[in-house]
Amino acid sequence: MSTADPRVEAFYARPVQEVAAALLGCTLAHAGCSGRIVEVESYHEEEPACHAFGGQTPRTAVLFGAPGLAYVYRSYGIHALINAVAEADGVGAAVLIRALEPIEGIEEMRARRGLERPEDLCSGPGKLTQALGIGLDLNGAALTDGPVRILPAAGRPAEPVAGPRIGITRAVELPWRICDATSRCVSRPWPQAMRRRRAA
DNA sequence: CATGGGATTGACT
DNA sequence: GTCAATCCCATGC
Repeated sequence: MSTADPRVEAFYARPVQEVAAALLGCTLAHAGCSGRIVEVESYHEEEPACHAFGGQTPRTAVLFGAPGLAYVYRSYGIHALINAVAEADGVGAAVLIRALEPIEGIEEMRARRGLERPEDLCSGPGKLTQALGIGLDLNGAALTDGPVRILPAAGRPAEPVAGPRIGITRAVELPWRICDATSRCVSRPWPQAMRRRRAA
């Protein structure tokens, strides 16, 4: 089934929230470093928190591009954040990758981050791009077949928990953040549903 | 051409 | 809890 495999474009060519849910548990890999995706957020051109809201600009062109592309942009002048472009070509929608559980290349991640604890290496959208060495040069690259790739879910199954998105000022009511309750590498604040639960 | 605003993080009170 | 760092780009004169 093609929609279960993030190595094909069809995986991304469906409603963005469906793509977001399917990405939990998948592996994000770049240059020998990789991690299990444990937190994501959906963004869509029809809601005002999305960069694509209000139309296409040079900055957001990739968001409107083919499904399966990487949309990488600079946040607060400091951090690079990576998204997986979703839905049909021409529709501005993407899934922000917010946290990973480190799998491969942990020593390299420690060196890039200047930290030791595995749960501190990729537990935030700006942290994981720094840990994996993902920069703005990867904006527009194909996640299906490029330097940054997303591989099928493996290992333990994810336990999805939804909540409001982080760090936005508009459309704050939409529960478009999804975390894997089985991971301790999720960024803060933890969703309500995770606080009473024991993360593995 | 000048200005303002972030899909964040880490340091500090 | 508060707050500054720092850069790309959208908007407006």
